Amino acid sequence: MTGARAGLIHTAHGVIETPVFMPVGTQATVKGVMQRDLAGELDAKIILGNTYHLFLRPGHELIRRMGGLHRFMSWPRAILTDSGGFQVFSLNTLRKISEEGVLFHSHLNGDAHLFTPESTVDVQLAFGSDIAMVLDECLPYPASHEDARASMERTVRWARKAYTHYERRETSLHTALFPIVQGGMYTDLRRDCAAQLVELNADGYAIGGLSVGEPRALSQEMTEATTPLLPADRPRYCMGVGMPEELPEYVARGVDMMDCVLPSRNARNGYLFTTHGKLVIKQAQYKEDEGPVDAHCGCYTCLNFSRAYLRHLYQANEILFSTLATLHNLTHYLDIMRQTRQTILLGTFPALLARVRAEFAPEQ
RNA sequence: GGACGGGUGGCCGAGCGGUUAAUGGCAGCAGGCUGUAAACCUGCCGCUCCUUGCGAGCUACGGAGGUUCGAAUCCUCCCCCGUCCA
Repeated sequence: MTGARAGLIHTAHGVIETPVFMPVGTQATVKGVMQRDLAGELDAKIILGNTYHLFLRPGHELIRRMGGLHRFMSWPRAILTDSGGFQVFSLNTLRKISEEGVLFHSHLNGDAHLFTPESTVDVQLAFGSDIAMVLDECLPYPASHEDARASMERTVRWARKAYTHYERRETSLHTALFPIVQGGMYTDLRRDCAAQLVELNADGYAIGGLSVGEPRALSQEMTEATTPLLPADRPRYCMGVGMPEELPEYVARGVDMMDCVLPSRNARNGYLFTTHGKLVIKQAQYKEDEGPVDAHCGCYTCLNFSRAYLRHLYQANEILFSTLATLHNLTHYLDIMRQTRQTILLGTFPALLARVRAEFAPEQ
């Protein structure tokens, strides 16, 4: 028995079959991939956007005037926008946290902008996001229990404020708002947090603050401690994970949605994911390799191009490399999730999980 | 034929008596990347050896000599390259 489940999420921009992997499109684009391929070849049902980045450029009011984010970027399917909570972590030198919110100094020009639980809801409503995220504090690892508790409690207060504000909204009734469970690497804090957030009766819940440098086993342990406390009839979104072989692990722990920059970023950096593990296409050993990246992959890249050609494109710094590599890596991730869903429906998910564990067991 | 300016590690290019196996950049090689400040970042990058160390030896700044305790750096001759003048 595992906690794996297959479900459906209904949005104004389509039905999403879960478990689902969501490609990251921070600045209203999944880097290197055209929307045509995202919907066609890749058949992604939902992608991410980012509040912090899109607020700074081009600005949420501009996006509203352009008819919303979907229309602006010509993406007819669902969009989930992160709140800027991750930038609290990644841009830690450019921000200051207070009870009121987060004061960011733009990485683009240094301008100060205060992000509050309420303002981030408004910005995401202006985007017309299908799923908006509450402003949270993504805590670095390691953190003391005391710090993690204080941070978690503030995240809960922010979530309540965001929710109160969200429920008074007059526009965009199609936007759902997900709170985010924090609590560092402490199961008691995770449980406390989840218990308090559940009171908001949200349409879905996220688990955040993972993949911030902790051991993999810990991220999974935190997830495992949290999911049972979240309502069974609402989607559960584990933010920012993971490696391909970890996806089934999260699904087994009751996670329905995941996103990660690894497939897209690593693709651009010459690191491809295959059914047999990693393939660093930039390595000299592929210079004259006529084979495809992954013989088991049916993506456009694998069907048409050799490792030698891809390595050449990487070496030559050609734009096409990013596109072909990203297309492949995202196909790999999305295929894993489609296959995972299929096995859940067929009742063979435990076998798939066992197979993945056997193949990717930590060496020695 | 003459006058200048040059020849530096795979390439470009600093250095212009010792702290220089020689700054930088490129190319090359390897590694990292987890709600994207990322088409990015880090390390290695003359050869050999080993007790892998701010280790030892060797070779190296066009060539051959010379000055000097010490030369990529100064001198002499030679060979190339560029620009200009005949």
